[in-house]
Amino acid sequence: MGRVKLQIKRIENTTSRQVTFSKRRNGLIKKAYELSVLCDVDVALIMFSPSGRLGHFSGNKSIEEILVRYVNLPEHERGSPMSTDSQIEVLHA
Amino acid sequence: MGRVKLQIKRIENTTSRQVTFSKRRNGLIKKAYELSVLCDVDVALIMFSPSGRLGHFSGNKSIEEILVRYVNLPEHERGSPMSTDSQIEVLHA
DNA sequence: CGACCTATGTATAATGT
DNA sequence: TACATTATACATAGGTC
Repeated sequence: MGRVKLQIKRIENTTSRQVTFSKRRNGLIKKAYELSVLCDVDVALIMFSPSGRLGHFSGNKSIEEILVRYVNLPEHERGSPMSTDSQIEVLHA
Repeated sequence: MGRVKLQIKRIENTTSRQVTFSKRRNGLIKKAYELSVLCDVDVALIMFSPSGRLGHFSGNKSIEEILVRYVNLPEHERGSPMSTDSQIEVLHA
């Protein structure tokens, strides 16, 4: 968006990179919030920047709660949409 | 966006909610990816849906690595942008 | 269910204050 | 250095296949 099309690669200018980080971090958090409300989803978002900034978001539940839930998933269930009834059972357990 | 402006509240129609989830999940992951590349940031994103879907994203590092880093932060350092030098020192330690 | 289409609302890059 | 503005690229609601 913006005045010019932006290539998706590391922004070399430090000031520009931090300004862009601030803006996009806010946008990403807003989107995460909207998704969590619209679709009744638990979302956890964590960002670490090498330039010394941290940002995170989560909906109703605490980030910790969501992280624990994720970590407790068997490995093969991480990372792809669930579809079978049995998988859904497990997810809801 | 879209043809109609959407209020930010839970979408009651199940089908619509799942369709919106699919679309916005993809959009959110794309944004997270762009942020991680443009700003050289580690991002972890986890989504749990009550309707039985799971989605996640992380950049170079594994989600687990980022989660561990987050969990190991002292409580008072979680949750807001870092600004003072001393805080940045701690974050980089 | 996901992929594509298109009108329209949003996010945001560059710029101004 | 942060905040406001503006032009423009992007995301997406609703619909079709």
